[in-house]
Amino acid sequence: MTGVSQATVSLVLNGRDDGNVRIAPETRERVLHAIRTTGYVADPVARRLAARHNRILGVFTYEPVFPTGTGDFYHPFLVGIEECAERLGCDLLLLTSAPVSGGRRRIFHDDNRLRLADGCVLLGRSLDRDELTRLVTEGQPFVSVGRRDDAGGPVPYVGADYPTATATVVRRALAAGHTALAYLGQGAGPESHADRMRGFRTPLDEAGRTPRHLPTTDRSPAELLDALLAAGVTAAVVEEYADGVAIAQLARERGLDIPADLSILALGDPTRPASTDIDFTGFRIPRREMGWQSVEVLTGLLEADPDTVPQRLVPCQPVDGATLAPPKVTP
Amino acid sequence: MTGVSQATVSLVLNGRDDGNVRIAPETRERVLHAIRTTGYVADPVARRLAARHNRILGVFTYEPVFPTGTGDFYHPFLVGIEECAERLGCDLLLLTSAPVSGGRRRIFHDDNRLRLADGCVLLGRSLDRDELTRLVTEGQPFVSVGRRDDAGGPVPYVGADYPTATATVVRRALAAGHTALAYLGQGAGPESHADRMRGFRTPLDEAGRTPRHLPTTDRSPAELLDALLAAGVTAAVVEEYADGVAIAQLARERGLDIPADLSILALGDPTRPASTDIDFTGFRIPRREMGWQSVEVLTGLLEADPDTVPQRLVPCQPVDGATLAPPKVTP
DNA sequence: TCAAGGTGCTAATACGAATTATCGAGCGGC
DNA sequence: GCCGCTCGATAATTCGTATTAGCACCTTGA
Repeated sequence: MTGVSQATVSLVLNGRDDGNVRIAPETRERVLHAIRTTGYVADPVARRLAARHNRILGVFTYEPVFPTGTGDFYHPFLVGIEECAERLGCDLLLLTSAPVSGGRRRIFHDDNRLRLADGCVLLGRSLDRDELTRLVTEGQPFVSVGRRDDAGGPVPYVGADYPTATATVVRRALAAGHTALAYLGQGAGPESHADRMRGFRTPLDEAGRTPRHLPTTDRSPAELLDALLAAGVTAAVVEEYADGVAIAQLARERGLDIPADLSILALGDPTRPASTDIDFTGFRIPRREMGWQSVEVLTGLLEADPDTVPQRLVPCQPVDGATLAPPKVTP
Repeated sequence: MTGVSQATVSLVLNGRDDGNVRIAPETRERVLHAIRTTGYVADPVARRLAARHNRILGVFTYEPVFPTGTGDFYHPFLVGIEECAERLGCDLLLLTSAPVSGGRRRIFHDDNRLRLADGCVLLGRSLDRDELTRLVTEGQPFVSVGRRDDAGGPVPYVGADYPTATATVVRRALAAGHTALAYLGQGAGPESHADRMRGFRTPLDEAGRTPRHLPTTDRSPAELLDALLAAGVTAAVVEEYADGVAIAQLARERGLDIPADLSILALGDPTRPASTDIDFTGFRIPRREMGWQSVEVLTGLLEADPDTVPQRLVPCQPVDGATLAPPKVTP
């Protein structure tokens, strides 16, 4: 079209104009004009093959990116990711093609598309440990949203500071006079659960109180509530928002008053849809902020920016709520 | 390692063993063994470069893809798009970098990344006519979610069958005894509005009733309600769900009964957030299904599949609701 | 013994852009 | 007229894989 070589087009496209390469302004204009009228775009694949980057960030989730459930837990992360990517002029590639095998999506498979993008943001409650290890050892640029334990090396992540947030909530309960607190949930398994449990234990140990633990797996809300009352617990610290909702509703049906008879502290936002009008005391997970920062960290890694801290904990936002009250004085 | 050529490795890797290509079983085994021990994986980037397509589908929206507003209108489309893409093994590229100019996002601009994908799904109430024309004439593979008039040629689309759905609702009203029906809304402009208006007119014309039209632009709910009552309208057919909500609430505040005093029929789901406990009679837009089918059509076009119908109308799902009742007999 | 036909593999090339060494033109200065 | 220099643009190569024509070797049959 312009009677100019492919090399020149490439140079113009990339705005190269340093010491070694010079393009006459007139030629540059001609090429740019042709590009504008034809809508030509450099093939990202070829670009990546030749230059090793294409300004595309992959997003891998272990669940659908656009989930059906209302009030979806992952949505705010994606909002943050999109915002930051847009600001940085990066496009997002949703790695939706990852097939499900063994009950969950897998990153590595026959036709792994991960490397089509410059780097990748990983999203999910718990990431597969083997896959994580492989990513780390292969030196793939990626960031996990949510803290992860080392996996053959330190894992870059942007996580929520659950230990601090949980400890703060528990201290509030202690300050209100509670002495019998119980943790309702797994308290182990995914890092996010273990972190909450640690945050639960610390202030209790400091105060010389016994940390009780009520595992929720395979137990109905009724069983849990019974166990709580039987143990004389006055403040329940629930890992899963939805569990808190179930127990609170049940307690009310039984004529108990929340929080007068039982305080309930929720450790984060609902991960399962749970509708309630109860304003739980606890904290919010800075999801949008985490999404945003994960993209920041990823691009920092890609540019080998020495100032980038590859492991970040973002503080959670405390929620006063209405489910914490001093315990009833039981003689 | 195996003293075998790169071509042979490629052949083994892809399990090619058809008429033209043969690999000795012994050689194949040797290569496979080497692959296993080294953990070699073909570079997906180079693979795509050679294959000349990338199994990436672009998604262009005129609004943010991950919107902050709750109950977002576009979300279900994206759910369907993702589901279908996943099934087909395609990745999605969110074209988030489209800048806003002239008050809206534009597809074509200096740094147009549209062609970066194999094809593209277009989402938005109304697409720019000039841009659409350009897409058609340039022969870009794309599909519009929502019916579009010809733009320099037929536009591939997957739309909702508004004419039929609207006509069905209106016929229900006629069957219930209504004779004075009015269409509240634009009734023109975007194809989706014009289609509704057509569906509104047809059954009224057949029944020999006068189709009335109340444009909503720049008129408050109060003005609209006054106009309705003044004209003796007994059934209002509202284009915009949110308008229906506003009018219904106002009517109730004035002591009117919905639907006894005024029936209200909603032509689709809310495009603006509108909270209400009213169960409107009308229909639902098969958004997820439309998203799904749009990806089907797009891949059909890409594969030049002759069986693919590039223009589809998906039926809407009727909603019985509680805002339609026989009109009061006014002597 | 030689053509015909089959078998197993490789050399060469394409894919589309990025990069680099190099080439040619124009211009002063001597 | 020649050297040296700058400016502009290009030919050639690279990235890693897929594809295809074709080569060398072997077997078979007459």
